[in-house]
Amino acid sequence: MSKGQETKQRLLDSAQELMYSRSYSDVGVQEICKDAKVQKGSFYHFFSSKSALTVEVLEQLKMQMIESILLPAFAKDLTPSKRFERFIEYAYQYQVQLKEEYGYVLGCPMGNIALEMSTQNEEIRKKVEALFESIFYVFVDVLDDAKAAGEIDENADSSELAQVCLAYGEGVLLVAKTKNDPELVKKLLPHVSKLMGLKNPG
Amino acid sequence: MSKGQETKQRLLDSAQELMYSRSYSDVGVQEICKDAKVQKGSFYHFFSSKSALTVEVLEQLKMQMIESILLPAFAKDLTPSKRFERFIEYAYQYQVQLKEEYGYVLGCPMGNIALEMSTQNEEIRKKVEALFESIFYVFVDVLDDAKAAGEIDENADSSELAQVCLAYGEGVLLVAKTKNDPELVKKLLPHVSKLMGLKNPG
DNA sequence: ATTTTAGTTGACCGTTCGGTAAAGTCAACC
DNA sequence: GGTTGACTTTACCGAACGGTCAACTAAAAT
Repeated sequence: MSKGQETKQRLLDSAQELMYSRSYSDVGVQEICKDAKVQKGSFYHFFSSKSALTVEVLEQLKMQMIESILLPAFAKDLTPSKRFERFIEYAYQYQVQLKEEYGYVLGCPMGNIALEMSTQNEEIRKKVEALFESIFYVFVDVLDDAKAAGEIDENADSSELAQVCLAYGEGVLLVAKTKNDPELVKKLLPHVSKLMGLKNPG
Repeated sequence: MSKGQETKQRLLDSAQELMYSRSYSDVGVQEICKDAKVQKGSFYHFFSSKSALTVEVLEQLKMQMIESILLPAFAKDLTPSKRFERFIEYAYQYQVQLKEEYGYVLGCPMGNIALEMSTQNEEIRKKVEALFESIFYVFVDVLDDAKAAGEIDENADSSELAQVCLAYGEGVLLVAKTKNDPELVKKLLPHVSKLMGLKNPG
């Protein structure tokens, strides 16, 4: 990676961590630069604005989430319903770790930005919408597998159920963040099996 | 209402609308004062800080939500499951109206503040947590009614199901806000019947 | 009639905000 | 060796931020 790319990457990483642990508005360009050990002028060499940076942070977030959580959790080595269970376990462990590290359950980085920025910045809203779409496809895929495996009704609407599951997951993370209690993730997320219509809940 | 109380009320109303339609951080004390036609000095006569104002806004929000949505929707003139249907209809109509008025689905005012402020202001987080608790009790009550009416399993854990329903509602509103589409409320919220374990879904 | 109190006004504080601009550094390429 | 272009540095901009303060008005309480 060239020197310039390293600098840009530090800015992206600092911004991602700071914004996730606090919020978009509470973290300024100045602080991001200080954390990344980059001068402000350099910031604007790489990004045209704070919101342009945020869009790139969101893209990076998507890639990380897919590679480090979604792909491993939904790998096809288990039955579809067991994959969901594994996903729930990952999500739970992650929030536990965040609470240990920051003192707070941070919830979903996409959901956080979505609620804060959707009415204020159309570009960011669209980007989060696109990220949700990526997760949506993963869910549709595993739901189709569940149908094929006879775990759920074969006439179920995978697309609608995927939206329902996504919404439920976001809601659970929102409540867990509000109560600052990662145990809620473990307690509430398994109810997703009822939303899917799982025939033999574990 | 005394003159002072009227001034304070205007500040609360302006703050509530501005913060709901945008965000806590994006709305400054200055703008709230301008909208309420109150001088800045007066603001700090009534509120010790922006966050103290916000806590009072949240309290007002709770009272309005209970009186104008929860009590009418969950009035005992209908069967428990029909009350849920009525609640969904209210929630849907409200988001439609917001989109017409502001151009944006604004989602849940409590959820919005929760995700933005939970890691930054403990007083506000606690207040939102308390508001969720109020809604939670309403849900527990109707779920108990549903048990008594034989609409759901009498051995169900009303308390846990109430949390689950609350989380799902918040999640649906989050997704609807992100996609800026009120129709998602109508489409997704009815799936809550599966979370409740409703025996004869409408 | 006088004092107290609630409420109002508008100037002011230091700090930070997102963003700009110009000068300077350095390595790659011709 | 000179030029180019990527990258960095530093100073700076006007505006807004949350919050403070002292002077003022008006009405109620004594």
